[in-house]
Amino acid sequence: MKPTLNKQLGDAASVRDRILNTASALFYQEGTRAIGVDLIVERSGVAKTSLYRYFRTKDDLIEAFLLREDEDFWRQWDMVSAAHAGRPERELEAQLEWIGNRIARVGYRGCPQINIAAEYANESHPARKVAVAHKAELRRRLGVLARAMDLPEPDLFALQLGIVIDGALMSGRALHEEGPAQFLNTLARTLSAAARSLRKVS
Amino acid sequence: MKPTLNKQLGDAASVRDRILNTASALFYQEGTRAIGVDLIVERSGVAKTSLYRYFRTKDDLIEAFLLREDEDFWRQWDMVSAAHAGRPERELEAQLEWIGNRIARVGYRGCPQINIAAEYANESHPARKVAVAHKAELRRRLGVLARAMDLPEPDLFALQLGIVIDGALMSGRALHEEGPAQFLNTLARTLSAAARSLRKVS
DNA sequence: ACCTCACGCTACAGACCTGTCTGTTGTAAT
DNA sequence: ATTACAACAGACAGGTCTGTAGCGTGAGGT
Repeated sequence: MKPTLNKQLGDAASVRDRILNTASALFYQEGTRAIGVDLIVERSGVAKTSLYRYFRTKDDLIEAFLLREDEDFWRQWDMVSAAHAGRPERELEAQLEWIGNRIARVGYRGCPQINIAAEYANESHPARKVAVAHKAELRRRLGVLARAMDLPEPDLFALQLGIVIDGALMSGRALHEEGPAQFLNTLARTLSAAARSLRKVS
Repeated sequence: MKPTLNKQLGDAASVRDRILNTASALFYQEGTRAIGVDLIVERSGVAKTSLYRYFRTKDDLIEAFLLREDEDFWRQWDMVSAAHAGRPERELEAQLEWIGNRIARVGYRGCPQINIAAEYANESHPARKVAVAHKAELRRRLGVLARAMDLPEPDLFALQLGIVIDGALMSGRALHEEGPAQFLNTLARTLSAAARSLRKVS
């Protein structure tokens, strides 16, 4: 009973996962408006009815894609955070390092949150809400780090660094051919040094 | 003969301009994939045949939109540049000031070059080429300024500041609700100060 | 007075889109 | 064996998209 139940759930999950995995790859590479549900169905080898069983609409599927990207991002962040507990300066460097590496990966096509948000102007679109929440969470976590580093004006620092990260995420390999990955850390160090010198003055 | 010819050309230009103006506003506000040619035709009060007389395809119209945005941007830049000839530090501040003000404008919805480029993953899409060229030109001009300021590693500075500007352009009012307009100058000063201190060390 | 031509209007072709519906198959539980 | 259900298969509805074709009109140029 247990194994069969697991099998059932496993099958169901694997169908859902197959759809979400296929859709995620296609959405990320080509954009959501460029990919029709028929292609997702064909590529993932499922029936259309299955897609609409697990995702009420295409927008729901897009939202699920961004939500999973969001979770993956923070899972990675949390891992790095745990590895440098109590040493915020080192943690910030490590966070920027893996973000930079991610930008340098082959097939990198920009931050999915930013890209998809650019596709939907309407504020009320669920995908856009996910993206906005994601960036707010980034600012929040940068603020936590800044406070741990005892920087003056931590929120300002978080906003600034957040913008720099966004610029790097978006420009990487896409618009500026030379990836900005290696400069993220330099930039962050410059910013925090400037913040510290500000404190010395005040 | 001359006046009538001008009139003819004037009329023709006004029809073309009406199409391009209407399309530009709609494309910028909603994105190009969200706007159909029928809506552009309706809103600009022209015939569909006229649209396809002046623009071979919809992609051509999108390209024309981005090209005009590009020209407007550099026209503004050149004006500011001329107003501060021979004083690159002042010029950089002034350039960042109007860019920041542009971000803070009501109805600002991000950099059109970036937004449209995000809609088209294909490198060969004409609109994407315009966007890439636009960002390369930004880097080039920042490099010219950096050289005039006698900064060490001017190309690195240009790349860094370019990324920062991109981040600010994209994040402004869109993803980070508090506009980064007022921080652009601070960031630029921090970066150039850091570059100068680098030179002192070396 | 005639001609040219830009322009508007409308219908249409053909493709694609999302989402629904019907019916079948395989498999597990009872 | 029967019941239940997830999944597959595929047709289809109803709409939107880009781009084309046919026809009328009206204002300049000659």
